[in-house]
Amino acid sequence: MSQSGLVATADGQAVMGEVMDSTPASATPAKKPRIRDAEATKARILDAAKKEFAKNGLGGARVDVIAEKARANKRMIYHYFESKEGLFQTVLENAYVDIRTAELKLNLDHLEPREALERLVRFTWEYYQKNPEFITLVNSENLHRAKHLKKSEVIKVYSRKFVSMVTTILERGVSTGVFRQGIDPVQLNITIAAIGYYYLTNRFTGSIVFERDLMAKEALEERLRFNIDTILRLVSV
Amino acid sequence: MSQSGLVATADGQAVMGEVMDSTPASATPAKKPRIRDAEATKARILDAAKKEFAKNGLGGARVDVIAEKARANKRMIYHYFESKEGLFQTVLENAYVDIRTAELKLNLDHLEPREALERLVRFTWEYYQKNPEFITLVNSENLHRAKHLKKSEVIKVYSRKFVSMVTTILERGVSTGVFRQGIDPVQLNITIAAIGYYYLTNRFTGSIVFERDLMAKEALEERLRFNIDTILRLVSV
Amino acid sequence: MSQSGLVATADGQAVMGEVMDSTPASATPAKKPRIRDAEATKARILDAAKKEFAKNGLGGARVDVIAEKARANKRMIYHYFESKEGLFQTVLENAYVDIRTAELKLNLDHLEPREALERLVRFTWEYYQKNPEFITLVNSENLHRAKHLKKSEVIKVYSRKFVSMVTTILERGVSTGVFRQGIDPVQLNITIAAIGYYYLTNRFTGSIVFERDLMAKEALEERLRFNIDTILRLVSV
Amino acid sequence: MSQSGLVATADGQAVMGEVMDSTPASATPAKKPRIRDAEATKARILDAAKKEFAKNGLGGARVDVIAEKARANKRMIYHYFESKEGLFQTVLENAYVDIRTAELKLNLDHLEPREALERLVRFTWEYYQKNPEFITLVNSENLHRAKHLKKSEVIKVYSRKFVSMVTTILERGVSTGVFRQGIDPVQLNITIAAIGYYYLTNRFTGSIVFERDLMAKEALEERLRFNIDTILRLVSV
DNA sequence: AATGAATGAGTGTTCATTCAT
DNA sequence: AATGAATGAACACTCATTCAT
Repeated sequence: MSQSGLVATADGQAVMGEVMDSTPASATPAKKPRIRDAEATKARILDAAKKEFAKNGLGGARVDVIAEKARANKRMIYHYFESKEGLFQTVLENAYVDIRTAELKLNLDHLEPREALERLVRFTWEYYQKNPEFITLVNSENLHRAKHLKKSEVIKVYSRKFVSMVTTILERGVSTGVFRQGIDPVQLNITIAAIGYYYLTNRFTGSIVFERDLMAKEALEERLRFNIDTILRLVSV
Repeated sequence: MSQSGLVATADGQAVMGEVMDSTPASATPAKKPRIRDAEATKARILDAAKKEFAKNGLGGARVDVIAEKARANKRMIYHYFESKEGLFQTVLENAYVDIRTAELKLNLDHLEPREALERLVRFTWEYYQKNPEFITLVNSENLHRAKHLKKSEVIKVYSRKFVSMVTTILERGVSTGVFRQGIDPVQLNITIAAIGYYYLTNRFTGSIVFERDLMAKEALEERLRFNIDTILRLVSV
Repeated sequence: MSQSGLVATADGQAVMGEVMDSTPASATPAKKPRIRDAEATKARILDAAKKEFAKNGLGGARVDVIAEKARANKRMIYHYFESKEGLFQTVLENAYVDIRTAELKLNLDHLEPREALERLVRFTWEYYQKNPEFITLVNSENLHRAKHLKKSEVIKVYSRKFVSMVTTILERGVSTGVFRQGIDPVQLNITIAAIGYYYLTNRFTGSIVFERDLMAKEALEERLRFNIDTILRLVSV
Repeated sequence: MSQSGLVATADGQAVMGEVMDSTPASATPAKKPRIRDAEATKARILDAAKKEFAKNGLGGARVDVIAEKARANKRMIYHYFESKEGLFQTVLENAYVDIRTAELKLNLDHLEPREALERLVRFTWEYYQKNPEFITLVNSENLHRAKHLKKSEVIKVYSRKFVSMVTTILERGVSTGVFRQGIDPVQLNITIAAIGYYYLTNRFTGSIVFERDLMAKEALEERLRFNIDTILRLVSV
């Protein structure tokens, strides 16, 4: 059984390494890593925080650890983010913005409806694997009854666009006769996420319960095929 | 939007008592309070712990709070369960045994295959709602990479029976010609769980992202119908 | 370096049993391990306590551990000895009675004075090695400013006999012309104890400071010769 | 009988009182008390810890008490010393460095060999009296089998210098014909320490056993004379 | 005589946060 | 902008002791 967790993240960093503190030019890019660079410090803190929150949840994360990983002074965290929860909220917001942005970039509107859906299923699956923090952050946020997300305004704007994307695909599918009518795009969205998310978030207990390494390469490929099949059967006439 | 979380659990406790079969006379109220009844004390601790762990996760749970809720001395927790983690492990084990036991009691073998699957989807959905702790406990355990479940031997025995139950249904369906061939029972199992679990565990963030009260009565009913439909379309020829 | 501590007590128990004269039927081996035997239980508790106190000091000793080692209920300790300190006092008293009794049994009065002194030095040295608890108990008692020993009446009686024993030897030596006059028997007594006690109680730090295994067989033999020499030179004319 | 213990230490602190917290102008004087002076805080903690460890041993010492005496926050102890044991190790290391440094400052090489030895015996005796913590710390460390001292590197360096000091004295004495040959400097060192250390560490039980106030002024003076005599007789031709 | 359950006051340690520079 | 020192409230866990049987 893969000890490591999500595929291709041997130490949980490989994939996420793109956003690692040691790499100045990265997802949260610190352009000029000079000693006094507010943006760079902020970015390093956010990056370190994302990892720490993902690994241990909001409650289990340690401010000291975040500061150390970010090579920043603890005081800076409070300077820029007010509190641990403020920091968490920012990290969470960013995580949502990131995934929604990536989804919208998929440009599914130009594809044949079935192809578009398959792409979405595949993207979702792969995104979760490449960004394992996203899942843990969302779980943590739900443990806290979404109190941080509630405060966020940006999220809602992004979410609407995302839902309407799926709505459009469904409508196009119905009009071309490949999809059946009456499918709720929200339910579909939830199901697309669910069949990937659940498998991955519960990979540890799942591997025990089913006595099978759920994170083995072939297992992951098989699951993706199964999920695509599930969704296509669900929407087909 | 329902503030409370899972339906029908006003304080998150009302429903749960029903599954604490170890305590004969319901969850918290112990008839002869606190006087020298090892089993009762143990049961009260387990019950209180389940709630506290479910609410706050392993890391966020407070031993003092558990002791207080159980009307027991903190020392007793260590007397009976060695450590906070030992207590968590027992709670988790019990939770798994409970759900697996309930599933096996469904007696799906006597039903028509399609009917059997529908029952299973419905049962899973309803079980998660009535036992919201189960979901949170499992999430917490996965955050800790299943280190507690790994130690449990009972779990595996129960799990095998559970998988073979679905296998049998599928086989019967194939032989009567209502199900298609080649469906992996493990994948099916995961999917049945996923489409319910994900919806419920992410009900807080989901309600925000989709700007819809996912826990409203009609929403829940609609989701169940959608899920049954999803599974039946998945297995049908 | 000998990990175990004092020589010849592999588990710190082998030898000690022999000198636990307070327990009629020896230390650990309870000949008739019947269920209800007050004396046997008491003896087992005292024996276990001696070891635990010796190992960890009064403060560091754990009542639970003593009860467990003695295969007795914790409540019995309080039944027979009132409190942890009461137990310690009894253990300490016994330890003193034991060594004083053994010393008086040496029958040094019949020996040539120089021979008698050598015997005493040798006995003291060997007793400390065979009964390492004695040293630790005394250290612990001194940390507590002898508050327990103060309460003991027996001790003083034994002590007087012991001092007078050395006084007699010295007097006989003076009268036969082998010892010089004016030697304070108390000072001599203290010195005889000191040169053995210090070496053994500080064997761990000593082995580091002097970069030498103080507990090696030859080292112990050499020290004994050195000590005998020291005392004889001290008293000789 | 002096209740107090070591001479001139009415409450066990008088001599050590020079470094006590209640005395603002003292050995570790916190000129600007408590405001942002890392070195001063560290020093106050070390000082308070030395007293508390000396009084109660490692196990009996209370971190809260140390913090309070040091007028420092408990958290600071962990900030600077990692743990209670880390603090103990530092205290112990300092204690050894202190005595070894003082010994080397004696400049015994310029004295006549007999005079040099007498000075060393006297110094050792007086040092133990003025620094009663040293004895208790060493006792405590031996109870723990020197696990903390083992980790220390500095100690060994200091120790070697110390041993070679005595070696030199002995050699000089032999060459001038006042000392006999073949005396092991390590054994001599141990004996010099033993005859003072034992007397003082066991002053409480000793005063009871010998029914004599071992800490009375004249008793201490007499003991010193006795010890000098013991050592000189030991080494003389 | 003997036991296992139960307890309250600690025990070392950790945490998010603020202060002084 | 940035930092290391400092804090108080908790935290998991432990202990000697007593209660009920």
